[in-house]
Amino acid sequence: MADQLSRVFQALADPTRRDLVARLAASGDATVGELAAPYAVSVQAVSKHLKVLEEAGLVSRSRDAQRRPVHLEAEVLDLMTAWIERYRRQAEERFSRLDAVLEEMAATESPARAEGEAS
Amino acid sequence: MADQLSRVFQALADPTRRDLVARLAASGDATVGELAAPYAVSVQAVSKHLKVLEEAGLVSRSRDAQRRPVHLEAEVLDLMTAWIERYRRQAEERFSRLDAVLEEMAATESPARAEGEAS
DNA sequence: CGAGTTGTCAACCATCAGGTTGTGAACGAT
DNA sequence: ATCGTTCACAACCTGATGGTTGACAACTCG
Repeated sequence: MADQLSRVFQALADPTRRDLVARLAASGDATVGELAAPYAVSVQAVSKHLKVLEEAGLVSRSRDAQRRPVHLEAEVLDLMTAWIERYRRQAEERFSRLDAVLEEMAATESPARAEGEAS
Repeated sequence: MADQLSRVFQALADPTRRDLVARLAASGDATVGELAAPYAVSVQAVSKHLKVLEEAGLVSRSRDAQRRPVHLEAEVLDLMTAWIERYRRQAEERFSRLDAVLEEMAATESPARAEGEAS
């Protein structure tokens, strides 16, 4: 799981981490303690989750005395959107090309056999 | 990892699986053997990957004699896009609200202390 | 029927992920 | 200087993941 894209997808595959992102998006920066409060797990577990998000580039942590305010880096989300949209669009295009082919086949009088089509 | 969204993110966290999706988007339906050919792993491993994609709803498999053609279900990608865009937008909005607050603060003559701001 | 093709299932192994507890570092407050 | 708070790191456990090999199911073709 070396590449950035894999890390981002992996990071968001966990409901707790998605919720962390959601709350940071809604309410802005927060400390680890604040973020951990609503969950039934230890602060350490949340700290681990934040580390995963940080390594994915989704979050950054600065230092303010003994606090470690967590900040959402929303731009990374664009990376995923770009990937997803690219292939969704490609699949769509291929689909409409297929439609065109089918129409063309229907329009042809003699039953033309398409490449690799079952008899 | 019960919910659909988690399964979809999880499924796409693997480069091989992303590549499978990419190839299905580009070239349309394919058999397991065709899909497995380019990779240095066994057919069984690819079959497992396809199962993960299938359980995430990203792919469906029908039956044609001993072939099991694999088909990309691109609509599920919208689920992710919706999630991502929602929070990206939320973060953006919060950011512009913050800008507004900062401007207002700058406009105020007496140095108003914002909630929780360092002295 | 018997042989070949395509793909899945099952068992196994190594590694990773998410959780715990314990310890201690960094810092503000007294 | 000491105490309390906030947090990260290390060690450990358990279950999931990604890979392997071996067997076999489903089907086609001779």
